[in-house]
Amino acid sequence: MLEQNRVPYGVDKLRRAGLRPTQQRVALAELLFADGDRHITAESLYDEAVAKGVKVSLATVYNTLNQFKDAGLLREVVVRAGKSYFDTNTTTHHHFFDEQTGSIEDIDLDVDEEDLRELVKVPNGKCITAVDIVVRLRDERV
Amino acid sequence: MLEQNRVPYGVDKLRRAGLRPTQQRVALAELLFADGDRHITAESLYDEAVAKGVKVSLATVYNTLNQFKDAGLLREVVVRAGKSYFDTNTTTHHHFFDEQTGSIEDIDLDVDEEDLRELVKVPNGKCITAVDIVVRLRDERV
DNA sequence: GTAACTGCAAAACTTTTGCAACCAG
DNA sequence: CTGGTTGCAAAAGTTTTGCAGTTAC
Repeated sequence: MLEQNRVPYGVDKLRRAGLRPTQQRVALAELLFADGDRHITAESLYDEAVAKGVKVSLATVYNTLNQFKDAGLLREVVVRAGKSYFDTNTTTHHHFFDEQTGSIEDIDLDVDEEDLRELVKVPNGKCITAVDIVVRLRDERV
Repeated sequence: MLEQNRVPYGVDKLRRAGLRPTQQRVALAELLFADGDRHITAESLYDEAVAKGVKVSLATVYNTLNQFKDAGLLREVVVRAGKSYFDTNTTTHHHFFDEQTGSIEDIDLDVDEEDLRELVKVPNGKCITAVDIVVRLRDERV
């Protein structure tokens, strides 16, 4: 009975996504999805995993993040050339990006996605996969 | 008289931007600004320069693009992790990004920038440097 | 048992940097 | 001349890949 409570929360989530719940994937899923929305990079998640004693390699973190993204568990946020960010919130929303600290925050923005899509004249034969809004920030000069 | 017409268009532009009009900068400026708005990467501009017989190294193309950006002659467009795009149109506007071909197009989008800025609750002590909208495209499935 | 997955190291790619040679003013 | 600029190669940073060994089922 006690043992059952040890089954990590992430296992079901992985199975549902069609991913075999291996040690590394379960551990990373726990880190990612345990509490609320998170914005991470491969490097930051790897550091976190190592700090918590999870045995995983950086290459596996990269691979796992891409697998999670392909499975729809994560969303990639493109805010900076040369670095990949991932967001555990896969619903439609937008981001602040602090250019000085490199940190990402969700925007509490009430833009009607449908309105925006209708304003745009999509090229023939193409369809929209996503509309991303990034509001770039820096310190207010005093 | 005839000789005067040979002075490349880019020289003045560079001087005004505080950049010494060297051979490579002038040649790259000609490629970039000669005809209308362009979206390029370091690699694509380097290939183009080499194809036209311009003597320049890839490192110099990278350095030059960053100098032009810092001088306000170019704007960086972040649409894909791991690759830097630049836009010769430095006015406020937004972009289509074709995820399959990697090509960028300007959007004919009539979003009131001020409206958007007012909708967003900017964190304390921060100010907005830019609002970027990227509409991601792929082929319509038939 | 076996196919899927991981770890490691190496490779691939993009971008930056150090420094001797070069060139614009 | 002289300092800013360039070219080259090397380094740095991020991400992917190949393959032998391991693991989930």
